Amino acid sequence: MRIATWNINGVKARLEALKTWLQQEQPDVVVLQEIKSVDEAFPRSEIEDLGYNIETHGQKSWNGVAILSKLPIEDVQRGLPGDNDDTQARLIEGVFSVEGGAVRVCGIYLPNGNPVDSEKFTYKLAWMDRLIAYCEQRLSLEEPFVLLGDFNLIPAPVDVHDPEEWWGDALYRPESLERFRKLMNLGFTDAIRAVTDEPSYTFWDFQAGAWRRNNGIRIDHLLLSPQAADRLEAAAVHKDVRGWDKPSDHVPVEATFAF
DNA sequence: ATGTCACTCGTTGAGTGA
Repeated sequence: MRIATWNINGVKARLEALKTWLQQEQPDVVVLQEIKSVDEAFPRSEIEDLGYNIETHGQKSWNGVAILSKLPIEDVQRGLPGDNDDTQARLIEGVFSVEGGAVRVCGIYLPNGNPVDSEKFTYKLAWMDRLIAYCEQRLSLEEPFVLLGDFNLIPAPVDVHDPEEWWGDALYRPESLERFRKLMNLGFTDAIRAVTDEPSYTFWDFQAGAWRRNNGIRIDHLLLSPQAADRLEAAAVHKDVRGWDKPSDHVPVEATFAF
């Protein structure tokens, strides 16, 4: 089974690239972030025509997440529990029946958090605290579980072209990293880091010639429960997609499993 | 040194968020 994440940065603006990539790669499950669409406006039929089931959790203008899958999507969960006042659409989860059991797939769009002297940063940290609590429960199920998406978090110096320039940003500073480490220490395996030590950027800003200069960062991740990590066969960043026409500023990241 | 995009409101650009 091939499971992928892609921050699409506007599903309607990127529909051609999305369709091309789905047809070319034929992933089994894809989670999207920043669909920037309400559920009613999601281009369902064009993606269904490619053989995918769709579940969305959208909102107007910003954020919004979705699951595309060739398999039926069961047990859909929308939104991160723990704060009834949080109206931002940033989490969608589904369960897929596979040979010998099931795999649970949770797609997230973790808050950016900039600027750090604003309530956006406190929201990011609180969201990460809630995510840790959520994952503690999920991991206690001791089943294949994949937490993937745009984490808006740079895990290590190798994951950023210029660590000194980025240090202090909401994506790369102590309060954010402390929570990411706490999340990882629940027992997750970083799929890309399980297969390579090389820089593996997943995002290049639209500005300042970032793509041309390869000024990237690695912020899109697939984190695997022990039961998922045991079945990991491969993982890859689809870097070439950043060079397509009308690209997103993020590229797809995928992992292949023996289930 | 500089450099971009999508979306909304509501209209021919400005404001916002990333």
